[in-house]
Amino acid sequence: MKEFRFSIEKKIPNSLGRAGVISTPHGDIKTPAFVPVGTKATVKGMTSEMLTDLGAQVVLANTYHLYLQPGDELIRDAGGLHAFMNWHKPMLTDSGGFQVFSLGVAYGKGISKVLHPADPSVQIPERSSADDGVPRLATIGNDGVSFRSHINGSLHYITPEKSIEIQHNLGADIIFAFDECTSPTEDRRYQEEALHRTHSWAQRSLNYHKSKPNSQKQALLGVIQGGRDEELRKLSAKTISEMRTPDGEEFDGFGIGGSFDKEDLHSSVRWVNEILPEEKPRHLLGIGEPEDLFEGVENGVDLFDCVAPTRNARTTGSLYTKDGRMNILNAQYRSDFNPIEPDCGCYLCKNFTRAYLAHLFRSKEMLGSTLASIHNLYFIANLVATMREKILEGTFPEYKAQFLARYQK
RNA sequence: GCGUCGGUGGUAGAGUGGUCAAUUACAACAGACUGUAAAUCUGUCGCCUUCGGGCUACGAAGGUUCAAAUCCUUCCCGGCGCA
Repeated sequence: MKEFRFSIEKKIPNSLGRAGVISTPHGDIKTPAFVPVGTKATVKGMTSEMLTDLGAQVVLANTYHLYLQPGDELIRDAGGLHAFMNWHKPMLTDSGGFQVFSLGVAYGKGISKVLHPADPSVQIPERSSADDGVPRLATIGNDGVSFRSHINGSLHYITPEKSIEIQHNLGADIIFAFDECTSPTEDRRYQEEALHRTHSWAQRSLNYHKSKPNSQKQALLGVIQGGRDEELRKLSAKTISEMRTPDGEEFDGFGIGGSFDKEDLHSSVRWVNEILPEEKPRHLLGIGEPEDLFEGVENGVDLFDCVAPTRNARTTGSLYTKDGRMNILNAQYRSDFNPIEPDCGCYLCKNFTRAYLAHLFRSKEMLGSTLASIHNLYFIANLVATMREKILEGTFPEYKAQFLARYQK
């Protein structure tokens, strides 16, 4: 496609990492880059101006949620997502594949994007006990997925073609093939079955997309799955990167999906990126803690999206600092008149104290969520932007070691 | 002044002889969160403890009873009504 381009500026020696630029119809993204998540056509609590000011280059919205509410056709009629939400920079939409997981097997079980097996509160589901008493909102068939709306219980059927059609109506610059995100607790046999399904859905997504005029202005990324299994991950990377339409058209880039064990995350990314063609961009879906960003960048990831910075900020007052995360609701901050971080350049740190933010959270004032989100997004955006600079300077490994030594102490 | 209803843990408010250290909510304190079922969820929440239990508590002081937040007496305080 014409308007979508990726170029590499510089690589990290002896690793897969690189700094580059993705060009889209709504402007360039300097990579590596962090993508704030605006699920329902809004990064919660933030205006476009705030996002721009804190350094966001691009946002990601969610196909499934917008399909349910307000409806993708309404957004099409509004002139597309860019016009609807007044964000005129690059934009991505998710495919709905993650909701196959979060509203399906993971529903009601406390399982999320990254499992911490040491945590006894996490219930590991057994594949065999499909009937575990917890109702699911998504059930998977080979042709597509049945969803029951979490809003009103209505039934919906989403196929790969339907996902792409919705994403065409939404009109993001970069869209994803419909996939099945599996739990790392699934056995090998199921992972294999699910992977075949994801590949079949990828082919259908690709064929459908490339047959439509929207493929001239929207780039489609194929999603790699395969769980924690090296063989399946590599198979998936090979299959998706070699996939073609009957006319010989291919994916414009790649997404790396899956729910992970913390320790599997980094190796999975490396296995996949060793195989994916270097000249196309890669997006690691749903990952964004600082230590994971370093590993991802070093292993050749160009884009990351993650709800963690905004959700952590908004729902629990957990703020990123160079010394690790702090919770503004801790009693010690009630009368602490220092900024969150003295050397932070964000709007919160330049203008307000810890005591003020603590007050906003304790009194449940909505500005608290907004200010905390500004800080966390700034922190993460700035972190990844700094990684980019260090790649260009040739000092990424030193920066990584120095940052993590302090952050994780 | 008379009558009447009430005074319970940080707050509101259940409980009306033993199963009550006392339902519940809020607040407080700690924790979780990785393509957002998420401005959500979890745990703790009188004091001490060798985790068996011990101690102090339901306005105050007395009393009845094997046993009182719960019954009686007096006092203090508050709401309402009548003077």
